[in-house]
Amino acid sequence: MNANTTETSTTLHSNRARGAAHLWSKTLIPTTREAPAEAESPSHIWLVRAGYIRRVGSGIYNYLPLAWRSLQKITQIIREEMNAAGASEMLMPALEPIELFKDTKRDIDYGDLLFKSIDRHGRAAALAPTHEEVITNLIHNTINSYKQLPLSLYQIQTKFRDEFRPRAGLLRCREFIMKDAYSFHLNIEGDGGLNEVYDAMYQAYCNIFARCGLDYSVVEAEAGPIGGSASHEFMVNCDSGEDTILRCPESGYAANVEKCEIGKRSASFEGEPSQELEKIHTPNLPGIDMVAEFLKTQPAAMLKTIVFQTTTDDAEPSWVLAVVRGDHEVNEGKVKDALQGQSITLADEKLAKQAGFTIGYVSPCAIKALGSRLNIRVLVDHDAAQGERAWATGADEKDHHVTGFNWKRELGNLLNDNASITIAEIRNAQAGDPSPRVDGQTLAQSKGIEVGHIFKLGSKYSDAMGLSIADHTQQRQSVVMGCYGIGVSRTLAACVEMSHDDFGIIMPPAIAPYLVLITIMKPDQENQMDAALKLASKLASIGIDVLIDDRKERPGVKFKDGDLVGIPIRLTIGDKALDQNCVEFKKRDEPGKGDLVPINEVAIRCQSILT
RNA sequence: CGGGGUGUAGCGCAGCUUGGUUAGCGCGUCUGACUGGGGGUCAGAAGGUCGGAGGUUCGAAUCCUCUCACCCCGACCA
Repeated sequence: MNANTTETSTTLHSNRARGAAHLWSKTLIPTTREAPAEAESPSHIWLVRAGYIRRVGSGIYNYLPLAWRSLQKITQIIREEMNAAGASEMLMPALEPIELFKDTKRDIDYGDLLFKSIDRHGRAAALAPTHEEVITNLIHNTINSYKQLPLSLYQIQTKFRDEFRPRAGLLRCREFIMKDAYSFHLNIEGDGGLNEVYDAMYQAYCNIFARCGLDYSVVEAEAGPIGGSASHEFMVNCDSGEDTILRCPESGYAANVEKCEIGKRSASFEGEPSQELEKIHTPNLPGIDMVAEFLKTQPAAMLKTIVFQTTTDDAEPSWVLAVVRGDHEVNEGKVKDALQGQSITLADEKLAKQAGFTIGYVSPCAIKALGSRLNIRVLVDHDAAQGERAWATGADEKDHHVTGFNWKRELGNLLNDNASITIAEIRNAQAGDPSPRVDGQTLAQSKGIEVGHIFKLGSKYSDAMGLSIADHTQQRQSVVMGCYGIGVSRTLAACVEMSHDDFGIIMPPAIAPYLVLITIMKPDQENQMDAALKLASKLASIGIDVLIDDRKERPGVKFKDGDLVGIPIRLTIGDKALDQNCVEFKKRDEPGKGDLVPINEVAIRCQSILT
């Protein structure tokens, strides 16, 4: 009986038209000739102009029919791949009691990013920015044997983050659609361990972004508490992206600029002075570039000294001077690593000045002057630790710099004291730096937009929320977790950012709102309208989504709008083609007017585009 | 949050410095005609709390005070 029912419904289903065949005049596609003044980034401009989205408030958007259809296609691909990776879909609430965030202290850590609300009883709740707490709590209450692990769950849902500065349309919203998945394990290694599922998710993500038709990169991100490469970011490659990716062309190593390691570099404080140390008056010169220009040198010939302080609670802070070349940037995370994870922060300007640092004009010599009184460590980047060079740097005196700085002459014996002065990797990598993987190879730089991030969480949340479970030897163990996110609405924006031209969006077939746009030259002419409807229903019957532009507009308007919305295939129905039983077949990403294709061959040709 | 900027018709803007009747222009919209393969032409029309509140003034889009909203650049994130 059951089997029969299933069979019947399957049959019914396969007989039914599976694709959509919609009329432009009966849906909402408000294209515009001009973009609103507020839109600057390409994806924002085109999504608004093509009638995909409209702004409701800052960082809050309506997804109009075209956008929603695309988003549905993206989420469908995500669902298929997540299910294939063994994850089960569920749905958690967007509204969460604030207490849930107390255990993990994220009510504080997240700070103002958390949307908070008070209900009529005075109870505080938050609009969920993510769901680690809710799901950890759920697992805590529902899993009571190690035999139920591993377990992977996911949801696709609206998230809320009260961003300081929402921007670029769908790229950074305060309300956005996200797929978030969480996995729970007893072990890291081995069968059913975190690593196994992490690898499966990694593969699923590759499948997802490839199927969406996106040009993407997988990039190593900050290593988690477990160590190793415990986190990866998935970036859509595009020049307008905000994230900088560095990669070794030979080994394939790729990483976010903040996390990228730098290969071997030689460094030595040895070297005789080649010129006198000269103090120069340099007033009113904000920024190292202007100072360099004034001193008739380059930022690369200067030393930049950034003052950090340790964040110990009550005791007097100790100070860390991070010295890099003037054209390089100090990386706080790497400074922290160089100090064995000691917690530091950029020095408070007032405190630092009180302590004696001439902020803005600090040089490594500050340790000579202040070292007897204060607890100071100096970390010097390899490229700054070049003893044979004569450097320009601050003079530790307001409005003054020095030239001719020589490490050995200026710092002398202090250089031998490893507790005081250490050479360490403390700066951001940049293009041209040596590859950390292949000797002699250099890093190349590109830009991207982060659309996915997978992470080995370890037991951070389970420990904070008391989620542990007894293994087969009755030993209680912390549950190990992984989490895996995809910015769904951002993916749509990133796609447009990556794929557009001067006329509008160019949608990849897999996530286009419709695969085919039928443009009718004369919709009030019955034979043209008939041909369009007939063709549309045929295409729909084999699962192809079709939009029919039946508007009584001039051809130019329809062609322009067609290019704008970016549907991959345009079929133009006009008298000339119809006389030969043909339609004009044109792909959005190809120039020209397309070519004549017999109507009965159109379906096959459309299908071939999809695969 | 720090810095910069903008609010005038559905969209893009002018007008504000130096206050003066009925607030303009382009696009879009509506009506009609001619058109008809890349945002066509002509004629006509509709459409405005000038972001809001208060003040100065005989009189405010314009000057003053407060306020709200939005955007851009910086630090974080899917």
